[in-house]
Amino acid sequence: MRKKRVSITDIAKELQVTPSTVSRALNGSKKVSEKKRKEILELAKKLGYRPNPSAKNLVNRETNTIGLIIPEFTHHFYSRMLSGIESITSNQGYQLIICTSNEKQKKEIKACETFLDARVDGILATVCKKNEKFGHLQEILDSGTPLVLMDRLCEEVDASYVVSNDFEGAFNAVNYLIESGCELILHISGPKNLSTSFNRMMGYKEALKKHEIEFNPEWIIQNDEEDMTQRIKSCLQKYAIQGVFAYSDYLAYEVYQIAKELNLSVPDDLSIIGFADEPIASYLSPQLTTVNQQPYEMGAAAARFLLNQINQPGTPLETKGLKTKLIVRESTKKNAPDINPPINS
Amino acid sequence: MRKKRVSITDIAKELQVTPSTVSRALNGSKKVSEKKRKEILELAKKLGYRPNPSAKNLVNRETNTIGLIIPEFTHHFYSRMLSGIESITSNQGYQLIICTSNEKQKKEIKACETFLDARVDGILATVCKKNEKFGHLQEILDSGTPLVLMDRLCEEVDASYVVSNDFEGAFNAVNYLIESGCELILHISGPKNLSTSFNRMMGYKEALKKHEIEFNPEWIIQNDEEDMTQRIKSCLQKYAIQGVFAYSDYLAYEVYQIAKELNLSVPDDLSIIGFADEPIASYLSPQLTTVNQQPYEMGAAAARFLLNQINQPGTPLETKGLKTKLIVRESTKKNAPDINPPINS
DNA sequence: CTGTTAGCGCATTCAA
DNA sequence: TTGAATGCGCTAACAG
Repeated sequence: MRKKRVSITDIAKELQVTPSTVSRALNGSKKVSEKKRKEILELAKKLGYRPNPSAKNLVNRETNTIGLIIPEFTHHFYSRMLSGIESITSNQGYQLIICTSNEKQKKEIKACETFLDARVDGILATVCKKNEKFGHLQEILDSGTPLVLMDRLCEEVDASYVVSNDFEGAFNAVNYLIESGCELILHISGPKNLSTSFNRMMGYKEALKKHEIEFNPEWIIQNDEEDMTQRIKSCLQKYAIQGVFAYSDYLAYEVYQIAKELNLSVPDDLSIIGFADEPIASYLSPQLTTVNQQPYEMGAAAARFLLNQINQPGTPLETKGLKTKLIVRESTKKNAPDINPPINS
Repeated sequence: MRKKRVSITDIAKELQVTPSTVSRALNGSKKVSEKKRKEILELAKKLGYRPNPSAKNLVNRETNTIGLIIPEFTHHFYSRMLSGIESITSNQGYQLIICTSNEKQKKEIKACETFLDARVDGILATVCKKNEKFGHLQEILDSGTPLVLMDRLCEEVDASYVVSNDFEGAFNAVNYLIESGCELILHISGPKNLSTSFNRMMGYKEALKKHEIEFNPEWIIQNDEEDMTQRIKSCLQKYAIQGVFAYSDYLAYEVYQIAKELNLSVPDDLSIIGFADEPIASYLSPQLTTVNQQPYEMGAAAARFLLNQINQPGTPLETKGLKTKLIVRESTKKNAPDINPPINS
């Protein structure tokens, strides 16, 4: 029982003019007499006329919609990214269609198809962890649909990118640990094959290098190894580890628990730094020192990139690395002077 | 430079038939010879034919899209709700268009207009805190667009609802406090005019009543009063408050901090219960006892209601109250026997 | 300035 | 079973 909406022809009939004239008046074309324009606009308003986007899309070949793929909603990081995106797109009159991949490539591929079928004007995505094939992303590119990827790099795909400067963030974090007196530092690294994992690990290594601390492969424990917890425990006991730099705040929390078990006090016996500055970081006891990534800005910047590409076809691809910021709280000892030094490279 | 997509006529030409036939074949109509159907389907696949939704919408008057309005992305509660919604809608081939209100009625109104303009097939919404006018929601109803509201009730709007059983949740929480030995219990209540605030407060009162504890108006402090923190402090000091039931986990955390300041140990000196079971609840020290609301199920149920209304116009409105569950953690003393008793009414 | 004509891609009615 | 014709609501090219 949907109510019939008034169309351009309805108002044309009532005013004894042609639909064309009405269309022109409504679209602000100059080629309409002031008098008629006024009449038309008034009647349109009175009748509650609203253009039918499907009809428009059909002739204009644009849908004013943007497709967004994210791994999941429930990480605060993605929520903030989403907010950033929405703040830009809603402002520009674009609809946001959202699909989640749940880190499953199958769902990601399906989402891409859905978006292509829907003729979205552009696509924003954070690819999922286990991406081994990139045909679906290549298809987007081939179709001529603008694509901007966020957070995770993807060498194989020639798109625009907005990511965090993971290397810098990790470097500064580990550097801070060292300068505050830690020497032996454990790194809990992230999922394999993820650019973010790789770059944060590299930042860790580079910081060690800067301070001429010999790197020991045993000090890196992967989060997706089965017995991660056990390995961390062993490592903490075997070496006199003084600091831990974790890939995420959640992993940092695991270290909190291990420390508790081992009767290590944080930060006196063990300094811990996380990554992402999720809300939990400031609710933990002691509050977690972590690396802020500006997810809101990430989303906003990506949306801007995308809208540029949509509105000005041919705009060259862009890549943006967002600055990170070390947020010093209570899980680290406090004797480092400068917390966000530039990387000397 | 968008690549042209193949249309129904493209494949008609190539096969020397009319678009009608192709349309029929593609839509599984019986009135096509098996041979032609096979030919058509094969060529369609080969050419990568994908129907144009705008064209379909134009003739069918449905868009296969659902509009969703939520206050914000960044509360875990809404993220989970979103996941629940998405799990249902994506399964049924519906697109989800999302707008956030940021708790501003102005944005909510705009979102409704946007959705109506977009001819969405249905709308899901959690209304914002300060809703004084309901014309925009009434307009949705008047247009014949199915509407399901979530989490917050809205007497003025005659739609379907899926909400938590806030009363029951609050009642059980406070009842638990009492049965574990607390007698003087403070309630930090939520934003004015919100059904959830009202019902949780009523649950609080009812539990006191059940145990014949005299109710003192000073024991209810509103979260949107300016000097909330100060008032809580005064109250804790003036009376020998033994338990606090807070409208949300975040408010409960504020009480943690106040308790710390006042040198009150949780739960020995003061038991605290929150509401919502946000992730922070389990990361706090001590871990927070709280009321779980099943936001995922809330979203899923609302989506199901909506799809029912869309697919079977005339379906009567439904209202569902989701069970809550008291999650006992470390912020409450442990001597209550039955944590989720039925309300005796 | 305004009307006429045509077409976007598809589904559907009516004939054949 | 298939084709021809029509229209969904709108824009745009072309005449006048």
